[in-house]
Amino acid sequence: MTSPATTDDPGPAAPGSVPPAVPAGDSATAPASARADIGFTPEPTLVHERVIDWFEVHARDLPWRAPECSPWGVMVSEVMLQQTPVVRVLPRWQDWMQRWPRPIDLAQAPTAEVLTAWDRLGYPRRALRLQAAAQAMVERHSGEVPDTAETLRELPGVGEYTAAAVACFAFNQPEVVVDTNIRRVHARAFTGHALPGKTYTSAQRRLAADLMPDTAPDAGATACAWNASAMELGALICTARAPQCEICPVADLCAWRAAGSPAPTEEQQTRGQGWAGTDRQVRGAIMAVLRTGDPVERDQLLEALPLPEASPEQRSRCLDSLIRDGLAAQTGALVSLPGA
DNA sequence: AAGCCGGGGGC
DNA sequence: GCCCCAGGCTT
Repeated sequence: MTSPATTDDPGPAAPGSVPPAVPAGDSATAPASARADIGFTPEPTLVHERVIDWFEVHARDLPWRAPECSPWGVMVSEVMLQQTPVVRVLPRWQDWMQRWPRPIDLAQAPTAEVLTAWDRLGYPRRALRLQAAAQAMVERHSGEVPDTAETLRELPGVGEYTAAAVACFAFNQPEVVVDTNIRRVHARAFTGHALPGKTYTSAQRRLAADLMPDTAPDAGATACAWNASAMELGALICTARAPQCEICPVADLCAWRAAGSPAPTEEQQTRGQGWAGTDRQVRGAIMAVLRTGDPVERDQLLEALPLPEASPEQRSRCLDSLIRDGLAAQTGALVSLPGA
């Protein structure tokens, strides 16, 4: 099919009509641009075309991208994919959709089963919020996934990204979807930076909005194609660690490449959170025990954690915080998943 | 704006 | 061992 990205462009995107890519090291005149503070930025329309065409050939065959996938399936995938890589989500998503194919099915499930099915995807509060969202959909939306970003945003666990992604990918709404992959693609291709930095700034939000293809005839489909394509490019080619510029469809248009692929600045480093010794590690260890099944005595549970470094105070504090979060429950001395 | 919240795989 | 991953929520 023809790319709708250029249907509003009267002039054909002939090579000569577009500012030529600047080969690294070429000090020739680079077109000035209001879009970034560097000497060269690519023509967005050309990037749209290239990246969308690349996507149509190289996109991964993910089940939540199938035409027959329900909005609920899309929403489940988006929540599971919050900070969890695709390869780990795939099997959990399959099980989940088989077991709870509609929002109402999850809404009525015992919370203990929901947390067990979440398995080790991490951040189990997401599972709790997804069930709460399902219950809200039953109560407020006749058991249907809302079809606008604004309404989706009101659901538990649905932030700016997820609301836009579900509205776009499930309902073809022309929302501006910005995830970590897209931020990085924008930073490199258009801003000329190695990495986008830790915080999502208003300038980045503005850039993302400016970059959306404006196509009157089929705005939803084109916006969705661009969002999905840019995301996939960031996931497969324009990766954080070792980008594969050799096979990138917009390597010759990339502002970062044109600038000589400078290394990330101090400001752009992301600095990890640390893991060993944290409450997150201890909470995770407790949840791993509780997921295995039967209620256990509190003292026995806390002593048996495979974390020699964790103090009794930390173990106790973490269990209490899990109970407070609704991820665990205690009756007398017995601790279990909630509702188990 | 910064900190917290899991867990595993890649390098 | 460090870094990253289709973020969200609280302070």
